[in-house]
Amino acid sequence: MAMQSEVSRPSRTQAERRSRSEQALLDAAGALIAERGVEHASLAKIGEMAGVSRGLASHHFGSKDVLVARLAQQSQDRVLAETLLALEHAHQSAENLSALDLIRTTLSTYLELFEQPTEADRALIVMWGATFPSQASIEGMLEAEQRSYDGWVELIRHGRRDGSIRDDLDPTATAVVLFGLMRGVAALLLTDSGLRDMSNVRATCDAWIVAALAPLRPAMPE
Amino acid sequence: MAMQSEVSRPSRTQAERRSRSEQALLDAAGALIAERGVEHASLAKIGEMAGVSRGLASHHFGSKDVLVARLAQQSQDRVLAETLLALEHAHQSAENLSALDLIRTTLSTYLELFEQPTEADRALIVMWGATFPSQASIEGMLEAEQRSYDGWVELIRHGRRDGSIRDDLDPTATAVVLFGLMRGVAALLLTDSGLRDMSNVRATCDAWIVAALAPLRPAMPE
Amino acid sequence: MAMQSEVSRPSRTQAERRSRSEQALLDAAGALIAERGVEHASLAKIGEMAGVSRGLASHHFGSKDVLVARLAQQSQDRVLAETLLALEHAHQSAENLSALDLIRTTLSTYLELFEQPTEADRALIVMWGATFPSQASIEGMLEAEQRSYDGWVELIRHGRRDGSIRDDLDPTATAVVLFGLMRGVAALLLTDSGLRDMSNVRATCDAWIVAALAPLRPAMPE
Amino acid sequence: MAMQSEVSRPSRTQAERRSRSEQALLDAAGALIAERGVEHASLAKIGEMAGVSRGLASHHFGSKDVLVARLAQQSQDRVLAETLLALEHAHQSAENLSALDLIRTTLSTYLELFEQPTEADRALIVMWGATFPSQASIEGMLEAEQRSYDGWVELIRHGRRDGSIRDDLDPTATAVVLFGLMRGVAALLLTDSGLRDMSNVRATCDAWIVAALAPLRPAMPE
DNA sequence: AATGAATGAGACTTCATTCAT
DNA sequence: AATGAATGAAGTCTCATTCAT
Repeated sequence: MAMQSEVSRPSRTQAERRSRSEQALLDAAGALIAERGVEHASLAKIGEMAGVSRGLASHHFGSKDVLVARLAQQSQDRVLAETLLALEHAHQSAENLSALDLIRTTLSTYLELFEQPTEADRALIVMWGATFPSQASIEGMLEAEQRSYDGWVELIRHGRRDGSIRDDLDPTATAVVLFGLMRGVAALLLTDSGLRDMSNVRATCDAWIVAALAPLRPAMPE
Repeated sequence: MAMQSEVSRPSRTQAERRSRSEQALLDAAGALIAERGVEHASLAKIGEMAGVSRGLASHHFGSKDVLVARLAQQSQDRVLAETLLALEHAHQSAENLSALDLIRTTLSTYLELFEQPTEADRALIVMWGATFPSQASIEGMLEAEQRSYDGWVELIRHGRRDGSIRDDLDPTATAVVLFGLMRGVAALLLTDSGLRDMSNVRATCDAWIVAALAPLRPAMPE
Repeated sequence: MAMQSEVSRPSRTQAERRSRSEQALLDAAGALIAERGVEHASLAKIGEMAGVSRGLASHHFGSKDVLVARLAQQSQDRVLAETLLALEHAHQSAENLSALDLIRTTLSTYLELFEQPTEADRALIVMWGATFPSQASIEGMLEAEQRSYDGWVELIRHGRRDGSIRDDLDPTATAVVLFGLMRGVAALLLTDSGLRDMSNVRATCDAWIVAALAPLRPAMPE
Repeated sequence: MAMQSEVSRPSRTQAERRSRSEQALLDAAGALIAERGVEHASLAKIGEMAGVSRGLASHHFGSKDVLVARLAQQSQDRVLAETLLALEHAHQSAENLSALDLIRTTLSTYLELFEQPTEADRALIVMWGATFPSQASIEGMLEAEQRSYDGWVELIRHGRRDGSIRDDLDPTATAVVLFGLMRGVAALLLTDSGLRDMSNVRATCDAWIVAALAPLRPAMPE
């Protein structure tokens, strides 16, 4: 009785218990993967850190691969959501922005995330790095990457229509470069922990994008 | 002369045998790491692929970590050497190039490498990806990255002096962006194997660099 | 009448629900044991196949061993009942048969069962095979085997009295041979699935029994 | 030093060490499988009983399945060899025997084996029992069974030619019955440990075979 | 009566490393 | 210098069982 009413009432329904365990496992997995990498984050440690038993991770997710895939999915969803939220805070609505401004703000927000990355943020890049071997592929990670990439392509096409992006650019190639820049710089921010001028990096990226994407004259008319 | 007689001599020196075994092990390690990642490339498989015994890798290198560190060093040296070689082939001498052209050619050469990457090329990116976790570090990998980065900073400073690069840019931040772009796009080239317009990506990168780094007026006169 | 109203009544008695769940569990257990063996038939899968929850098997039977023991009992009872039923169908009454004919018909019916075995039939042989290790014993399996064996001994003694079986035979040894033949051939019918002449096997068995058990003169008069 | 010269000099060559470990593992596996069954004989226990490390079994054989398959093969080979040896002891040469006498002696020797079975003998029947589930198959066990069965078929055909076996019998069906009788009775000898008249069983089997296979007149002419 | 989340022991397997040869 | 047999720790996964709901 005392225990029940003590700190936080133990979860009532089975569904609640399950989702709590699941989220605790995902959080712990993110933290350990960020710290040690996918391979060195053992299910036993993940369970321990999540405050559950050793075998629960396998029990719920079926396999480590599925757990990692779920984490990858969730991480990408979270970053996307955070980016959109930051976008809304910065401007009243994303509707009013030109495609170029949308790209600039998105990238800027993304990089800002990695200036003081949480463990979950770092885990995302770590899992990206784990997709580099030709065979090893984190199920679902590459698919999410592809969707993200497709979004960039579409955004660039939109920019060409609304006049905020030069029309002599190849949308697909430009998306690859944008995407690579974003991921690569984020990764460097994580590894070069001694780097000082984080804000400068962000500003520099922004200037690059403007220089590369904006129409020559209309972009800086006055 | 000496080499000729060594070739014809049936039994080589022990030092030579040793270095041959070591190189075979390093090559095999690169291939397997590119294929499966650092953790899943086992010393037994590496030895088998190298045509030597199971225990030789430990015997020579002392531990797997040392082997991987040696491979990382060698891979970076090799890529650097190949880039410089390609640079010399392209132009009579690197001396005549402006810093900006040097940067453009270097990046272009680097990306060309990853359009049809060898296993050794891929291994380099895989090992880079393995440095993303906060704890895990491939001994020597980050140091070589730092040296490479320092080279970029110096090159940009040089470009500011010779007038090929705008003088309002922060050299360190610009180097981070350049470096991130290079690594990120290379990684994408590896993972998005279905991507078609490789050459377009390279050209797009080149255009970005010019747009971002070149002085406004002289670079694109009307 | 009672059954009719039970069917139409939406909520059954708890005892009925219980026995239905139990039978569903036993059926599912038989199917899975026939397919994978006793060890690889997990309670979770059994519950799933039975359309009940994961924990119900433990809840009702107390342990997996008890469930398997119950299944063994039920399977042997069922096969015995089916054999007797087939026997009655074949002849108006088992009373009129000589002991030898009873034996012949029983064995024939038994083998006919294994020419197109249901999963439950196979499960019985699988559980028989699981009794071969010296320690491992399916509770109740060996006891039922013993009862069955005792029945054969008695039947042979009866045959000696009614003159249908030669009187120079050792009833216990003969029963072992009969029993071994029956089980062994049934097992072979299950494993050698490619075997063609099933009916020939049954006829051959029948001829063997006659040749081995029937008195020399009366059985085959010239 | 003392240890080296003490009982049996530790194996000199690597190959010798390996084959000793391997045989020790197979022996231990046989003993444990006979005692507990295939599933409950864990590799850890097998290693312990063999006096080697926990992981060696997997290391040498690659998997438990392979170990069991090797054991099955070896066991069948051994039983066959023992049978042939006993056959030679009993008669000067197998050449002089009629096919029927060959069958009789073989079966008799086989059953004699199971009157006081070694653990290895029991293991063979246990592994046979493990092949009853439809999916689980001990790799190589069924193949060896098939070969053995084919041998019986051929032997029966031979008996029809040399006149020692009746010519109205279907060789394949007869082989199935013979084979089933042999396996089934052996299995019963193992499980019905309380059974007394083992020798009687053997004699009864022999009488059955003669009654079932021998020509009616020529077999008992006087 | 029934569910299903959670446990934790135990199984198989992989692997870097050691060491006798 | 080189081999490869052997070790033993660590990892993932399975599963009967327990228990709160």
